[in-house]
This record gives sequence, structure tokens and C-alpha cells, in this order.
Amino acid sequence: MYHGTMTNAKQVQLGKGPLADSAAAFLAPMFAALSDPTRLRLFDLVRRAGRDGICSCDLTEPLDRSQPTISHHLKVLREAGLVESRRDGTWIWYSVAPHALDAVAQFIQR
Amino acid sequence: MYHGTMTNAKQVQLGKGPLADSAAAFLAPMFAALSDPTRLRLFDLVRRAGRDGICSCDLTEPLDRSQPTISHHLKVLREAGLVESRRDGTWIWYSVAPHALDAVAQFIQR
DNA sequence: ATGATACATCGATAGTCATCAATGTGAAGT
DNA sequence: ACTTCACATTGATGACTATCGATGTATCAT
Repeated sequence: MYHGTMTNAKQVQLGKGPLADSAAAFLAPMFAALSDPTRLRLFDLVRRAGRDGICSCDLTEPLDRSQPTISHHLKVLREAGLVESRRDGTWIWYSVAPHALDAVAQFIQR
Repeated sequence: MYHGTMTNAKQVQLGKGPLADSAAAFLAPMFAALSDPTRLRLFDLVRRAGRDGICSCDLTEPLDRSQPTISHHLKVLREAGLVESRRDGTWIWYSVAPHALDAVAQFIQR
């Protein structure tokens, strides 16, 4: 399994014209990743943890969901490029990917 | 059918602590409304139309979707509080709801 | 090696969604 | 009244999703 730094350097220039098909295809999964209440709170908890990140084991309880469910949501966030994971011995730390929300913010205020 | 101004004055104070359950329940549907590529481009087209808005008939072709599909997406955007509709004779004009994305923007940059 | 801990994956289920063809509705013109 | 145009709704279908119990996997301690 992959636990390195997902740099996701993909930068999308939204441009000035109508939102391109490719830009929409890039942005939509990010919105989708935040479209579930549980996952939204999950992302918020990870973000509040700052650079150090937060252990997956500390996320199960406050969200009142099973461990597989939290693991699933973290996978969705990771595949959307919003969070990164970093293994440290037995456990894994999740943190927000740098510039994760830049594209989203750029779309919101344009 | 309702075509008046959906003021949606609901204001959410996200506060400083972890994202509350209620705040997540309020925000998630907005992200969900933008989580589909077609609907994202649809919203973008409506937003680009400015205050006057844009006719539904002018949205079917550029998005390459059937008329019922566009109608469905517009309904989703409207119920999420992101766009408004205004009847004018035979046709209907869609425009972005004022402060539609304020809550989303507030969440993104916090 | 054994056991324990942290996390991922599998399989199943109930619910939701995007899409379209067909049909309904409401307004305007003739 | 009839037709036409703009848009909404219905019904159906295939795809996706949130959730959990059960099970697998990797790491550490003993």
C-alpha cells in the first residue's frame, strides 16, 4: 500500500472562459469528497491537526462511525487529493495535502 | 411551482471549534450540488450570466445533455440554495443566489 | 512464534444518483 | 380551439455510495 507523500502537483488553470470539461472533471471529485457530512467533519478534524496530522485511531470515536467506515472515508479523501497519509510504526498519520483546496477556492471566487 | 426569489437567509456561523454536526449537515448538500461535472459546468454558466441570468433553453446545448437532465440539475442547484429562478413569459431565467457560496467559502478558508 | 494493535479490504445491503424517453403543464401566438 | 414553445415531472435503468461485520495485513512487543 502507498503511504508516501502524494504530491499531487497537478495544477489546474481554470482560465477565464466557461469552465472546461477537464476542469470540471478535476474539480467535481473534490466537491464530491466533501459532499458527505461525516467526511466533511473528518476532513475538518484532519485539517485542525495541522502539519503533524492526526492518527486514524483518534478519528473513529468523535465521528461515531465504525473503523472500516472511517478508513473508507479517508481513502476517498486521499484519492481526491485532499489528504495525505504517513506511516509511523504501527499507525498512520493523516494530514491535509498542501494546496489541497487551492483549486476549489479558485473556483469559488472567480 | 415556485419561481419567486428564494432568499435563503439562513446564515451559518461555523465557529472556531470542530465542525459541528449541524454545520456539516448544512454544508454537505452544497458540496454535493457541485459534485457532478455537468452540474458544476451548469452552475458556472449560470454564474457567468450575471444578474440577468440565463435561459434554461441556452443551457441544454453547451452541456450536451437532454432537456430533462438539465432541468433536473437546475432543480438540484435550486434546492441547494445556489441558484434562483425567475419566470418571464414562456421561459425561465436562472441566476446565482446572492451569497450562495458564502458558507462554502467560509469553510474553505478557515 | 505468539499475541496485540492499527489499519485496510471484502462482501453485502439499503439507499441515492445521473440519465433519458415519454408525458404533463403553462404561456404565447394565430 | 389549436398549435407551438419552454420547461417540469414521471418512470425506468444502470451505476454509485455509506455503512458495517468479518477477515486480511502489517507492525511492534514479548
